[in-house]
Amino acid sequence: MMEEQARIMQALSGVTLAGHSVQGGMGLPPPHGHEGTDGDGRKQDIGDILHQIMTITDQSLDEAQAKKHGLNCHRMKPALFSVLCEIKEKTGLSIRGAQEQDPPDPQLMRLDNMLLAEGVSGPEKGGGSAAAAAAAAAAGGGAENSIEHSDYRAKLTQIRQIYHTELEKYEQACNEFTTHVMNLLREQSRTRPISPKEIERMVGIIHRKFSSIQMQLKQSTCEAVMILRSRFLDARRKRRNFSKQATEILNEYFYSHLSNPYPSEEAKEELAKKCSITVSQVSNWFGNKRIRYKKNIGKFQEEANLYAAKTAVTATHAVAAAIHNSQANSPTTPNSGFQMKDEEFQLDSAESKNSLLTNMFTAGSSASFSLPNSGDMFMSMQSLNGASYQGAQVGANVQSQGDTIRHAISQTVGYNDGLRHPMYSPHSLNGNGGWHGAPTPSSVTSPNEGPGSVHSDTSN
DNA sequence: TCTAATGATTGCGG
DNA sequence: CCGCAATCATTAGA
Repeated sequence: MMEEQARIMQALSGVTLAGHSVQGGMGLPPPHGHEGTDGDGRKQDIGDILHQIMTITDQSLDEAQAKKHGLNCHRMKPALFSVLCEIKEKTGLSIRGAQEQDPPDPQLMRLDNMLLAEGVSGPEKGGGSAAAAAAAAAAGGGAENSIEHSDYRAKLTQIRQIYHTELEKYEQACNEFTTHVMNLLREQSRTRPISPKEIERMVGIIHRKFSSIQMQLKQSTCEAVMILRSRFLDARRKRRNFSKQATEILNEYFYSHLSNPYPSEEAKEELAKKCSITVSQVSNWFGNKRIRYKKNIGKFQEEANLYAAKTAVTATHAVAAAIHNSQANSPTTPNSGFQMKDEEFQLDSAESKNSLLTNMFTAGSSASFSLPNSGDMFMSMQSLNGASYQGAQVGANVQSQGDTIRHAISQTVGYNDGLRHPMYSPHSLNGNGGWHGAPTPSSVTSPNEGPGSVHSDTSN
């Protein structure tokens, strides 16, 4: 911003010079005097006067005042004035009318629009939020107030302040200078003919000069904002892992909606709120999760078990009775997660349920649910099938049978066989490597969810 | 320091 | 605009 200052001074000094040294500059006709003057004495007189006029500003103020007064009272003054008028008449034609109303400069308009959009030149205080909102929108929207975000806002405010103070300075300088020049011209109009139109034109020139300076200011402000913006966007790339709690919540949702892990907009919002992340971060997370899960289901088995168990725990605690009812009430219920849970829990006696669950919860290394080799099994099956799971996919089924573990391996090709463990097997993945378009709403209120679901996405 | 995990971005297709 | 797939870039754990 110091450069601006320098630029201004430069420009100012240029104009100032022109203003002070009347000859030549500012589009005023140079007083090349001796035309139509015959008498030698007169010629001499006029020459003197001209000389005095031209050197008037070289002298001190008092002197100049005195001289001016002298000139004004000079006997030849009216004659000189008329001569000047005549000259002006002849040369003044070259002064085109000040019609050149500045046509809206597209460049300037662009800058203005940009500054307005960035909230720099908008309404004073509230303006910042416009840019903040824009930035937030770029970052995914929502009321996310990350550190970077507030930092961004602070910097933007700083830029805005500088911009406004500079702009104000320029305007003030412009006004001051305009009045100064106008006074000068008015003063001089006593000794030489100056039409109001000329003054107007003068003012126009000055204003144009200043507006070009302003444009430079706007340009550099825009640059600053752009740099800030890009830095801000870059900073977003510097990721930070989500909190453990957040990943937990997301995983819970994912595995309990494994049949259709596509949270609705509302669900995303809810999850975002719960995890204190943005909606687009939720979307990112689910995008990454889906693809990574699909790519290597085996790798996620443990996690799936864990979260399945978790969901089961909460569900069980909430509606222990309902579980039994559900089985009784719906004998035709197909391979729903809940039924599976029922089976699981029923296999274990009521009293051992708790210990089983806690074991599942803590490490998954309990005898009855450890699935010690399920992952491996899965892996090997996967490798048998090739790296890609496309086309044919393998689901590992591990079910308790009495107090032993029964391992059932099912190969699912685009459909469910009902034998897999519904909690964590990819029963909804189709042969194309995508989730079947399960009826979206049902997934939200899927049987997995259960009446006692931890997820409130159904309630909202 | 190497590697796996992971959040973010990009390019493409619908 | 959304999701997928590939990829980038950083983080965290060994």
